[in-house]
Amino acid sequence: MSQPLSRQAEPPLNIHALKSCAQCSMHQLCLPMGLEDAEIDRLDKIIGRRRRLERDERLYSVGESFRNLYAVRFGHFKTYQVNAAGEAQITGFQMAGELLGMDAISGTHHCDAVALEDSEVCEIPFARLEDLFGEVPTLLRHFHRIMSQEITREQNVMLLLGNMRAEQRFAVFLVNLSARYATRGYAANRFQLRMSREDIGNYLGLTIESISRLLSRFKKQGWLEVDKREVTLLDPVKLKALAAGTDVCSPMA
Amino acid sequence: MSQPLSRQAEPPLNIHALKSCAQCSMHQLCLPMGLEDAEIDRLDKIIGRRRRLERDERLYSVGESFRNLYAVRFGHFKTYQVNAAGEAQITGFQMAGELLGMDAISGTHHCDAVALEDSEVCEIPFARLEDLFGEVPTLLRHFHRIMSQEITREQNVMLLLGNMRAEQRFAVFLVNLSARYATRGYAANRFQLRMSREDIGNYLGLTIESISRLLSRFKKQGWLEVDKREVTLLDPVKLKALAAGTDVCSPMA
DNA sequence: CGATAAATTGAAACAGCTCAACTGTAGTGG
DNA sequence: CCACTACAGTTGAGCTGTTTCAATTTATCG
Repeated sequence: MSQPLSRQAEPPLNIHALKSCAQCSMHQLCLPMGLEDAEIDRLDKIIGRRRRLERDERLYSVGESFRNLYAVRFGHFKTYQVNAAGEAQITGFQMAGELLGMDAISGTHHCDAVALEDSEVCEIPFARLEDLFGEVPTLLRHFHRIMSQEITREQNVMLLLGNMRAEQRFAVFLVNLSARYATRGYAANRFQLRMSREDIGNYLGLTIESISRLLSRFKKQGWLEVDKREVTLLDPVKLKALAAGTDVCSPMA
Repeated sequence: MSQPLSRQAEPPLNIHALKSCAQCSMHQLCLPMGLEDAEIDRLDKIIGRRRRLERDERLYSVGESFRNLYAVRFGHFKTYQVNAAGEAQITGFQMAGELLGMDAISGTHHCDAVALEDSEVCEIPFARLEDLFGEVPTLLRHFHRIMSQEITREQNVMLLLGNMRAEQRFAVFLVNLSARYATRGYAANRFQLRMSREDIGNYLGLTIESISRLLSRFKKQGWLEVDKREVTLLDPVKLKALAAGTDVCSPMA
């Protein structure tokens, strides 16, 4: 409700400027995946404005009534829940091609979503998407698959938080980011961490100090390089083994 | 008083004989929620057999291809994920009126579901449900709400596992069970734990010993009574405060 | 350039785990 | 019905991975 309305009127003017899903580099990953050209056009017609957000700007907050889903066009987001005592838990980091807001279909938003850097999303009015479901069954089926995958993703995080040690959690985190960047055509073994150490720690159920120590230790073991927020995975095989738990977890020392 | 006896006494005795959603005591909570009588009938027609499972019997396993959703008619289930190293993480406990299998819509099952006691489910062939979605928009809308709520539920577990202490986790667990039984018309403050201490510990990211100690300590504080698996909440207000985190968490001592 | 925030590192504390012994409970067969 | 076994749960003692607290160092930004 209380969103700054000043900036959003101007149309995007730079290289990111695209008008349709068909032209978007993410359409193989995003909602239009697997649709015929004609169907993509129909989807295109219902998509609202492309909304720009700057770093730390909020896309939606807890309690806001649900109206739109959002597809990340570029940039990164974090979503987090806040409990009664005011403590937050980051529930996910979202990047280009990923969908935000599925937890809100029940009526109101149950978490906050914040841009980690200057980002852009496609606003997808859910009521119109529902109309389209009736006409484009492929779209509905794919939407269900996406929601189902989100449930599975969260179950994997529960597995991580419920019974992995710090070292394994962090390895899972790195390997997961690596795979997602690879899917998007970026280098698998060299990427920028878009989130702070604090955000990583919060997401993994660890303190910022633990993340810092983990990073130092992994570096000392020769498994990776770190320069500020740029990470280079030097031994991805080892990291994958750690993540899978097939390799033993050594103490924090 | 043996456990099987007290279990049979709780649900209405004729429940096993029901043939339709309209007659099912769970239809206010389950998939048919909010449907017109005529629409419930249509849903009824696509529902497959009612499948009985005995204790420890598996409803589905990881890797099985997806065909049906399942609605719990009576009894209880647990779902769990297994990682590469063979360790399990219980991702939820399901009771009457709740839906199982939504994580599998993406194609194959990503977790195992096992009956905690003799139970019965309604088999819902998803392909036929999809057909019905096109004809009964209310059903589709409600299905989306259910999936969305599942996502939110899991985010709440992430919050629990990510930044709550043992005492608070356990309080959340008890208060949550209490609320769900209350919704189903059972006593809010007196119920059977259908799962072992080990299952509780696994779900909450704690050891069985911790659960045992927590139970003893809560008992000593006068917050609850325990007799084997029967729990009586003596101070639900205090427990809710602990769960919400508005009350301080005392050490395990 | 200085101020402020983010990240690193060390030392000490502690929550929950591991290991181990024990108790109760349910199930089985004589 | 009891003896025996197996398993679930409880309790204690010591250990340890991670947090907490504190002090620096390093980046970021006006």
